[in-house]
Amino acid sequence: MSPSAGRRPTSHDVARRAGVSQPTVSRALRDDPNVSDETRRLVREAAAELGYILSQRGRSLSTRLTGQIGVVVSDLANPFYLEVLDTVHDALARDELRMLVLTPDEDDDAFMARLLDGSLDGAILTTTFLTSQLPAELARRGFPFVLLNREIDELEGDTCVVDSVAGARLAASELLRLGHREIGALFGPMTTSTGRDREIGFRRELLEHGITLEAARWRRGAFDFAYGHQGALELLESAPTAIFAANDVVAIGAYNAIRSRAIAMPDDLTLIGFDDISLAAWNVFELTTVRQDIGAMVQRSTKMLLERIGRRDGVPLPPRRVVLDPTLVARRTHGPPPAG
Amino acid sequence: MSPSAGRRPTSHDVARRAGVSQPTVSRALRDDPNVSDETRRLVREAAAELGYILSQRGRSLSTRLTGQIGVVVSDLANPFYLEVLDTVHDALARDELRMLVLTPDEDDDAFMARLLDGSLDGAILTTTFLTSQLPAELARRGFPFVLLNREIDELEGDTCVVDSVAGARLAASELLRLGHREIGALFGPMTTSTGRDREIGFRRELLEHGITLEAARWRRGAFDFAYGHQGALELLESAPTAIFAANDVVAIGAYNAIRSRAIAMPDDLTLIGFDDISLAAWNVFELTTVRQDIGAMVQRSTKMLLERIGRRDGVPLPPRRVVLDPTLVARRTHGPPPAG
DNA sequence: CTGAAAGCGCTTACAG
DNA sequence: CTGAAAGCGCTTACAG
Repeated sequence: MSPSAGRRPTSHDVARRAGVSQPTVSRALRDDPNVSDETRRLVREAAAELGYILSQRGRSLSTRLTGQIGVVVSDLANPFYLEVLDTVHDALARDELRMLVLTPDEDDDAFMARLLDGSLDGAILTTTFLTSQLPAELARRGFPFVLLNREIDELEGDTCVVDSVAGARLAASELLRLGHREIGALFGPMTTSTGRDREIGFRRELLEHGITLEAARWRRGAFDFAYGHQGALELLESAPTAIFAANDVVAIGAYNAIRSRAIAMPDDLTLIGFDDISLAAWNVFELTTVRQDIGAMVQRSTKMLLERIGRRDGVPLPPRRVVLDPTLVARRTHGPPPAG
Repeated sequence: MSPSAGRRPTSHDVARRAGVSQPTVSRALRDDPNVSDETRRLVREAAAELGYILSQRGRSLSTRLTGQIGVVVSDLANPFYLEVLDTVHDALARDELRMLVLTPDEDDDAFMARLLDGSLDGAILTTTFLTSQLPAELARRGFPFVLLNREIDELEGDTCVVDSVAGARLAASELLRLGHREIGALFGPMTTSTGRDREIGFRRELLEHGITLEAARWRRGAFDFAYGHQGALELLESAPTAIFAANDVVAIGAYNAIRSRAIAMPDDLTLIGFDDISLAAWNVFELTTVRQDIGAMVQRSTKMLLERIGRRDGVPLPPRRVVLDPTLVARRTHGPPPAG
């Protein structure tokens, strides 16, 4: 009567022990209202005695749902994505969903297969390139997903971003207000919406005040520490009075380079980043930056995703685009340009 | 003949299209040698035409394997674990395994159920407490797991750690060599093997040279930035000439506090951390620290785990314990005590 | 080399 | 309220 040693008990074992049928066990443990209190009690008791744990493998084959959400991140060494993962994990856990972390394959088709192999109910895409065909293909196949912090033009899918153009304008207008005219910029990759839009916003705000960036005073590069470090060293050659970095990781790379040259911030040089990752607030940095509310972005994104998963067999929801407002966080790396 | 619109094709659809049986499709796509080249070609063709993707849900119910490994981390905001996750992810990806990130529940039984519900082939436990009953219980149930960077006394399971006692002695002996006698320490939690063993090693090395820590000069606390910051401020009251921090996150918290007091490192104060996370090497810090080779730890851990998973239905492997050697990374926060 | 049958462990109509 | 039957989509002996 008891399950053979070494084998995990199944609902059949519980059924036998409780003297009911296997489907009744399934119903009782899911608190199906169509089960008498007495039966429910009996089943729960038997399950507890056997140490029964419901098999997600069996369940998911039947329900076509795994309770697993993929989070696609290409840059796992980036502290920004650590904060994203941390926040996403907690948001999913609240709905008893589990987080699977995926890195894109070199081969788009292989990666697509990993997303569509039935182990995921949906996915959160965080590092998508503007030219990626993947989201459109996922949408075509009806796979639930949401783009977080990145967008793709004319995509038929859900997106949640902070307004990068507006955020970069905020930074530029602060520099102008302080009186900076010799301005430098470390822009991000044009292959990403964040890189592109922050550059667009920054340049536009300057242009509306009659300022264009000198060639020696701007660069484009990856969203990483090394680019910020190297880029800043290059920009310093042309002695700008302020530098805007496309994100905080780049800004902190720049910060390190600037410090290594014994240049004082903000007295000799102003530095403004973007994101407001937790490092930015540390006293060694006290980085002035444009804040993206990661918590809000994650909440809105997961909400949209879960709604879409809920409708997956019904009438599909229209694509939605949520745009959140950035704010300027004034810390201690910005100030007026040095006199003279 | 073609699958109805909106439904994903299954191996049955492929079989019908290729004119073979469903099991033959299964064999052909798995490159079973018992399939003729012609049949294999036919099946592959049909699969490609239909855009067939093998369902992991069906597969895993049958094979009792999901290809998913759980990584248990309680402190997802900690940069050390970002590096662990990044490294684990890549190590698993090499074996086509996927990484599920889990945070322990408040309730041990509930968490156990999440590990044992059949969605994982095994787990890597990274933040286990010394008193946790979980690993012993997992071992008892034959669930494959490995402890990474933490140990539990007399555990019947696999473990991979860096020798914390030896590492802390390395730090202490460097301080002594430099001539420090007024020594402070920010130890980690006694509830963890890393916290406990680094404290043991550090104290032991000092003791063997006739030095004990004054009560005002040491603290115990969590492995986080805030403790490092606050703890350092407290230690500074008693003017030590050197501070050892139980890990780099604590050390960097301390660094920030020390800098906020305008105390120069290493001229006025020496600071040594533990771990060698990537932040430690940044020029703003240049933190001298005891290096743990995360890459090696992850390689050895995953190797042991995969071997154990491979044996899961056969003769179980004996528990193994791999201990790696720490090394001192000399950067720019250590030096002799200030004269006078 | 290939197919028919059984089974992995659940859930979900369908009867009663 | 409960059970018998079918099915989710694979893999794996077992025949032939």
